[in-house]
Amino acid sequence: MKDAIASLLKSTINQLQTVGTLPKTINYQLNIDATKDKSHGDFASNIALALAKQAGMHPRKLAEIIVETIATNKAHDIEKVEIAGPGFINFFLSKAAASAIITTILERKDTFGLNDLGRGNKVQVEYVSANPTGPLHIGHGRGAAIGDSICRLLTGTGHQVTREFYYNDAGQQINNLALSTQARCKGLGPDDDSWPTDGYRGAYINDVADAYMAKETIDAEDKHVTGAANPDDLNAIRDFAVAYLRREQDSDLKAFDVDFDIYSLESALYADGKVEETVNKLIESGHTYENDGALWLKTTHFGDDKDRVMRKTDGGYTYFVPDVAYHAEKWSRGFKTVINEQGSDHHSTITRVRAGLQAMNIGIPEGWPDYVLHQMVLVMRGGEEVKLSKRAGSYVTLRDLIDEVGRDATRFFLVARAPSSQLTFDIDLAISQSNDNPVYYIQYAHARVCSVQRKLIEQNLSWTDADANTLELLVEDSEKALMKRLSQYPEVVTNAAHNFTPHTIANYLRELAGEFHSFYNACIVLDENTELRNARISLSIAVKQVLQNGLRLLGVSAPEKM
RNA sequence: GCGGCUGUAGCUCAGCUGGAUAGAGUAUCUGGCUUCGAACCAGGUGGUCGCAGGUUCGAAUCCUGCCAGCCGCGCCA
Repeated sequence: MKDAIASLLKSTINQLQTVGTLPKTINYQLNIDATKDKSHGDFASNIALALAKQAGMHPRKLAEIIVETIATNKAHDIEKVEIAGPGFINFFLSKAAASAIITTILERKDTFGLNDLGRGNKVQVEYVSANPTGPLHIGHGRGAAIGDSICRLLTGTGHQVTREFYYNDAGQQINNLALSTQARCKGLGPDDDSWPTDGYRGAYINDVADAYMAKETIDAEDKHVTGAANPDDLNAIRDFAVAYLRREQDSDLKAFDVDFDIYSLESALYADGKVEETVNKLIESGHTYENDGALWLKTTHFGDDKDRVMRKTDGGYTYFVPDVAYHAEKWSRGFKTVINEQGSDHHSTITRVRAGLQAMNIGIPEGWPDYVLHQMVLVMRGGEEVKLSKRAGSYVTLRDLIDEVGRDATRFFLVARAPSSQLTFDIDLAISQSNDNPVYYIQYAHARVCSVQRKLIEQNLSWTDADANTLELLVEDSEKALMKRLSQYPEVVTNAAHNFTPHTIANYLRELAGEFHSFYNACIVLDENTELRNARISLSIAVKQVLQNGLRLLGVSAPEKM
């Protein structure tokens, strides 16, 4: 509909140029917005305001001319056109045009709102990417909820999405994990003198050690290991601990309904020679130099505030080298779009990774890859902030939240805010007043429609999809508001996918649910008049369908009863 | 000190590719269930959109400066 108005306006402007009312060369961006206030009609354009100066006349005068010209060739979908305020042109849709959206939704069902804008473009999304040194916490949960929803959005807009989880299984942190587990195997605790420096103090390390000593077999998504029960075999302990924690993370992610196509390991980048290859390319490119016994990359050439060490004096590489190798490998796999969803505390790696990729000079565009960074999650419990510390072992795990708050509410809460906003997760509130959680408000609207449908059968009422004429019986304010809202859904999805902002879906669903509840209280769906009943049921089912479609994009269920 | 993000109602947050009278939830106050699910609805109270300039027909939105908070600034990841 918006497109129809746009082309109508465009041809009108062309016509005005031809007759000389408007200059031959003008600059403008055609803007057509859905209105917020129903007295402003359904759509509004600011075109007269934008062109007033170039046309050399007052905005309202220009608007009048435009509206007069439109009147001669407007489509039957538009009932009337008005000028308002400083010079806005407001479009009022005809009844038929407004209610056509219901028919469209009932026809397209679960594909309504989806499109093929991505045209099969290969996109890779990396998210969570937690190192296997402990259970997933609420911050990982936020990344999982956002990352997964972005994947659903991209898939829904025609992209060919690969979901990927990258983890470090080769660095110092893994060494600390192995040493901590070994210490536990030997019966040591964090307070003992010989406890490893920088060891992980959490009680979960004890579980790992017990399982290792009990020769347990671990089957993680990408690891299969049996405990050797030998406290002196550090390599065996390392392999076992990594597999154990990976298995825990897998099960948490599964409970969260989040999955991956590929698990990438840092160790594999070394084993396959990718790291070495990257280093060689960087040296060949001339962007490196030796200093103080280390090899440096001139990242300052690419916008960094200081150069970075690539190879340490002990011969090992710093973490960003395999990171660069990993992303070069993503590029070589043919992903023109790569999105990394990470916590904002890793923000400094962006410059380094991009600098490394530019320095390799292998045709990667500047500003590749994309990043979506989420801010920290502040956890409140008992009215106090819970400090997260992996080493100290104070923790609010994702598993705790799923168990206490529920998957749907947890996912919704974590995905419903803009990633760039800090988020306060009040556990007591989420548990004790869970009925006030917006996700129930949305699910309730869905369940209500289902209930009406059940009632329909109970009362032996016949029902058919309302035809166009019948749908014109929907004339109440609440009904018109709903139809307008429904018609906005495809654009909301497109924008959310384009901007990587799943939270806008959550906002939309809340508004849709709210308008449905208003409608439900204002109008009897199961009216005695068969025609009106059919029209309202059709509207209700269309709402149910869109709620379902939107919730699926967020990974939240749409229950038929609550 | 440098860089990133944030600052909107008592609280939690939308709105930010400029548009008409700045929104929602919660809290608080008043109403609404003999009738399709009251986990709901209708209405009231509540705002210097951090501060100050600038851009323009128009700024919560864009630009500059300042203030405050969070995060990062390692030959850890």
